[in-house]
Amino acid sequence: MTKPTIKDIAAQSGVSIATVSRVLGNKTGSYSQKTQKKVLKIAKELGYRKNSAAVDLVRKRTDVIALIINATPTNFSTQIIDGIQQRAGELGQGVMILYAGNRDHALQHQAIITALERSVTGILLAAIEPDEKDLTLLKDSRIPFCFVSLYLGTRDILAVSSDNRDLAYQATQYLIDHGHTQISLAGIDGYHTGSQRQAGYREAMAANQLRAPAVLPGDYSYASGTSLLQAVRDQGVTAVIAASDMVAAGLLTAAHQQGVRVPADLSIMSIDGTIICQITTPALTSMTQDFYQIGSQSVNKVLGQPAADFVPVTVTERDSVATLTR
Amino acid sequence: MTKPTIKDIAAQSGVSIATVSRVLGNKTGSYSQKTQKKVLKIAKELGYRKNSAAVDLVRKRTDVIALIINATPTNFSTQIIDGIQQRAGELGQGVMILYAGNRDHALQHQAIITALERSVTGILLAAIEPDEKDLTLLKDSRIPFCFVSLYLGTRDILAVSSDNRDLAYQATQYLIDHGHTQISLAGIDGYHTGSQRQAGYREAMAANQLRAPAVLPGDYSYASGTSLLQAVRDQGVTAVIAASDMVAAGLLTAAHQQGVRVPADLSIMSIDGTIICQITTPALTSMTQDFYQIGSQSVNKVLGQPAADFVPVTVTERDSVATLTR
DNA sequence: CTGAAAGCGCTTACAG
DNA sequence: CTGAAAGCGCTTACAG
Repeated sequence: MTKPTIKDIAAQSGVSIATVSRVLGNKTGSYSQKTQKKVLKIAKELGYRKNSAAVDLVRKRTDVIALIINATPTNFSTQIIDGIQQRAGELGQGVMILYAGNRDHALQHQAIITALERSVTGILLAAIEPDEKDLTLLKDSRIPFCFVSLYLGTRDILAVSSDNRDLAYQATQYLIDHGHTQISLAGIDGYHTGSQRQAGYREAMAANQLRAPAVLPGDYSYASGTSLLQAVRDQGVTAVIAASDMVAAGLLTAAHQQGVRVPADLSIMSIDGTIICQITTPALTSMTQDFYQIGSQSVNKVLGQPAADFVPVTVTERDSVATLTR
Repeated sequence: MTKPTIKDIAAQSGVSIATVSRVLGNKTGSYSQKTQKKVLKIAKELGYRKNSAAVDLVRKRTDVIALIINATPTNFSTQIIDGIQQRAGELGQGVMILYAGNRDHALQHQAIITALERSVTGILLAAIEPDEKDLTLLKDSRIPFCFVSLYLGTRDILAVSSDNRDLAYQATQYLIDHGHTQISLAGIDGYHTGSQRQAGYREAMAANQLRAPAVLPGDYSYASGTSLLQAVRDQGVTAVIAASDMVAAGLLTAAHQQGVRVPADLSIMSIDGTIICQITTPALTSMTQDFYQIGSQSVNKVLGQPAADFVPVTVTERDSVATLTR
C-alpha cells in the first residue's frame, strides 16, 4: 500500500535493482529486450513513480532551472515564461518557478536560497532587483545565474534584457520627430532599469537641445499612472513617456476622467507593448519589448550557450501620439 | 572547493554529524548553547546550504505544495498565486509553480508527474481542465490535490472556485433587471466552467420567460472577443455577457472599430473583474471573482483544513451596461 | 547483459 | 546533551 520503489519492481521481476534502474533510466544497450519488457510491465502495473529526491541526491544535479519571479502586476511575465519554458524544454531542462511576492526582499532572498538548496542547473531572476545580500549569495554559490529583463550595468553578471538606455532614447526621439519638445518621463523607479531609461531620455533631450523636466518617479503600476497625471499636466508638456503599459493605462484613465484628450491634449508613449496597449482607447503607441526572446535567450545564457545581452526593441505605432506641426 | 556538507561542519566543530543536524534543524533542547554557537558559526563560515534532496529523501515529505498553472492569457493568475503563497506560508509550506503551457495536454500531464515525483504535500491545479489520464494519475497517487477556479461538478474531487452557475445567473439577472431581454453569452468554452455558466445563463433567461440565443463559443481570450462581436451583432441583442475580461475587452475594441457604441448600442457585462475592467473605455461592469480568496481557500482545502467550496462573487458596476426603459 | 556494493547527504530512533 | 548506526531510494563504477 506504500509507494512502490525499484526494489519492489526488482523483486517482482526477478532481477536486481541495478537492472531495474538501467531499464527505467533508458541506458540502452545495457539490458536485454526481454528484461526491459518485463521491468516496464511491472513498473506500470505497480504505478511506479521515481523518487526525484533520491535521483537528485545521487546525481548531484537536477536538470531543472529555477525561475524567480515577482508579482509586479505587469502582464509581460507570461511571455517571458513562455520563452523560458520553450527553450528550457529544448535543452532538456524543466522549469520550477519560485514566486518572490511583490518586491518583498525577505521572500526574494528566501526564493534564492530555496533554489540553491535544490541544486538547480541554473537560476533565472526575472525583473528582480537584487540587494547586496542576494548578489553575494548568488556569487558565492557554484550555480550559474542570469537576470532576465534587468541589466545590472556590468557584463560581469549575466543578464538578458532590452537596452533600456537605447529604448528610452528611441522613445524620446520618436516623440521629438513628431514635433514634441516638451516631454515628461513618468512612473520610473530609481533602480537599474529606471536609471538606464532616465539616462537615455536625458541624452535624447540633450542631443536635441531640449530641456528635460524632472522625471516623475513611480513603480510601474496602474496606480502610479493614475496618480501621476496631475504632475504631468503641471509640467506643461505635450507628451509623456510612461514607464510601462500599466502606467500608460493609468495616465490614460485619469486623462479621461479629467477631460484631458489623448492624444490631442497629451500624447502618451508607452513602454512594453503588451496586449494592454490594444485594449485601451485610444490604443497605446509603444516601445515594444520582445519578452519571449528575452526569456529564451536567458535560458541559453544561464546554460552557457551563446546568447544575446540585449534583445532589440521596436516602435509600434498605435493611436496615442499626435504629430505636432507649428 | 566542493559544496560543504554537515560532515564538514562536524569535522571542523569537533562534534558528530548527528549533533550538527540537530542544531541546524533547531531540535531545541537537544544540544547545549555552546555547541549550537560553535556549529552555527562554522556553518556560516563555510557557507553551508542544506541539500534538499537529501532532506526530502529521508523525511519522505517536502513541505512544499505544487501549483500547476497554465498560460491562459488572463491576468487573474497573479491574485490566485498571491492568495496561495500567502496562505501556504502561514501554514509552513513553500510553493513551487509548474507551468503547463497553453492548454497543452502533454505538458499538463508532465507537470502532474513532476509534482508526484517530488513527493509534494499537495497539488493545486489552477484553471486546468484535466483529462481522464490526468485524473487517474492524480487519484492513484497518495497525494491530495485540489482544483483551483474550476469545479468538476462533483464533491468527490476537491475544488475551490466561484459558483459559475450562480455567477452567470446573477450576471443575466442583472442585465434583465436593467431592462435587457435579448442577451448573448459569448466566449465560453464547452468544458466545466463554460457549461456551468451556460446553465446559469439559460436558467435565468428561462426564469424570466426569455428566449436565449445560441451561445457563442470561444476560449476566454482577447482574440475570441474581437472575432465574436459580429456574431453578437447578428443576434440582434442589446447586451452580451463576456466569458472573461479579455473577451469583454476584445468585444469592446471591435465595437469601437465598427462604430458600435458601448453601452448605447450594446451593453457588455464582463466576468472576472480584474484590473482590465478599469483600463478600458468605458470601464467594464463585471461579475467580480475573489481570486485571492479562491487561492488561499484552496491551500486550506488541499492541506485538509476547513475551506469553502465556492467563494462569493459580487457585481461591480462600472460604465458598460445601459439601463433600458421602454 | 547482469548483480553486489558503495555512496549521495541527510534524519532519527536508540543507547548512553 | 551526544554519538554510532541504520536507512531513505536511487545510480554507477566494478567485476563477471
